[in-house]
Amino acid sequence: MAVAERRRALVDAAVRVIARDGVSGATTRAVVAEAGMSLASLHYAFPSREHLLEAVIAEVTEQERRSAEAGLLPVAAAPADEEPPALEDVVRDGLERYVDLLAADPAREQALLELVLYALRTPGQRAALVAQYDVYLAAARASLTAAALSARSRWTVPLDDAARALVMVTDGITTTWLADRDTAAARRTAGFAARALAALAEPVPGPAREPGREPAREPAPPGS
Amino acid sequence: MAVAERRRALVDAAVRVIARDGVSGATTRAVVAEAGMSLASLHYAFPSREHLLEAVIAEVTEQERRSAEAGLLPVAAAPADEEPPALEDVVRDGLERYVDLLAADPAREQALLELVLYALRTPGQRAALVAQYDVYLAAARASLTAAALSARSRWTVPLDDAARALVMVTDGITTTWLADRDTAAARRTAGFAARALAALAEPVPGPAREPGREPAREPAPPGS
DNA sequence: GTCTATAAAGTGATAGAC
DNA sequence: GTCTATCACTTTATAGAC
Repeated sequence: MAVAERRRALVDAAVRVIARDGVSGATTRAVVAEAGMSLASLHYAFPSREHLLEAVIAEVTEQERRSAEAGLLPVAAAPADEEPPALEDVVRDGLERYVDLLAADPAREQALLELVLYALRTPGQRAALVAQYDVYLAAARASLTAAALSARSRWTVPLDDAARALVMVTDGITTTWLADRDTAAARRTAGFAARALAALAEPVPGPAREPGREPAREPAPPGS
Repeated sequence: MAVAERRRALVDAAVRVIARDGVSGATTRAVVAEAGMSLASLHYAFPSREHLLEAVIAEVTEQERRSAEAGLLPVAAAPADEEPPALEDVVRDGLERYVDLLAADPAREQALLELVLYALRTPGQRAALVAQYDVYLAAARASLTAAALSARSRWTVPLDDAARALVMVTDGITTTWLADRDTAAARRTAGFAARALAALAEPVPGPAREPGREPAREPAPPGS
């Protein structure tokens, strides 16, 4: 068995164990048992448990990046030639999709959170943590850009600020739902957040067929 | 030394150790070393490490309750006889105070988060977790009620929904700041959240001295 | 490369002297 | 009540046979 393949199998097993038993439950023995190999094989593929966890963080980060990319493609494909959807609806759809994903696999989201806290406490994992967070921010920027394009709007605040607000919202929705498991309430919260985010954009005056129906909008103050 | 006093000393020591080294670092030996007593004394005061952590969660929950209560008293004392402050400003002040608190003692907030995740994974701690979350919600309700009173406004959505949104916002601000440590960005995010929360309320038509200056406001749709 | 066996240290909990 | 000493077990990591 090639080392790379063994590394991948161990990382996958570690992800499953962490989702089931948490980071502290992901002992070397638990991981090799999940992967169906011997303890020594782990230390042949990785010098230490910490190196394995570093690879785990890198792997889930990459998975998040891919799933965010896949998630926003349908949004980008949406714009029709005629009436664009309201930005608030586009954002709410996206956030509600995230709530569904969270409710469908809460163990995974909790595992991601635990990995963040573990990385915060482990000096050697600082780089992996920064990379993970950068992926979140990049995904948020891409999602917001795609949503605005689809709704023919543009953001009236710096894109980075809006992206940070979106990350804040998803983080908050996650921890709150993990605590109370109230999916209906989480969807209401998502709707509130969508309204708030949509208020940070304005419609783009495009080639409107009925210009008179364009709603009057005061421009955002330049300082905001 | 009375048992109750020893329990308190152990809980305080455990809080310090968790803030410094995380929940997994709060071994029985680390806690008694911090408290300056012997290992057997811990098991005399608590039947197990798990019981100690249950007491820790109860204690920090109570501390949070008290600090939330103290934090909103100045807000409640604010209403003057004349022009009320804008609700958005009141909410933003409160959130920025929270950001300052977070930046001043990040270890504590991270410890609270870790305790939540630990309680989520430990079946016997479910009750403590629910209590902790209820305290957050109650504090959010109280803060929002006080803020609305101070700004002579009333919430146009159910108070529970607004409170949940506030908890979501503080949770999201916390995790995001813990990851990037960008206090200035967190304050901008707090400002955005304050605007969004304030949009969930409307001014109360009170005994206005200059009714003509009352800004026109369309009532919120009853369904929202 | 892959295993068994084991080292070395840490863990929660307890027995028993005082 | 409070301690030292220790049990029984788990942890990461490695040595060495094959």
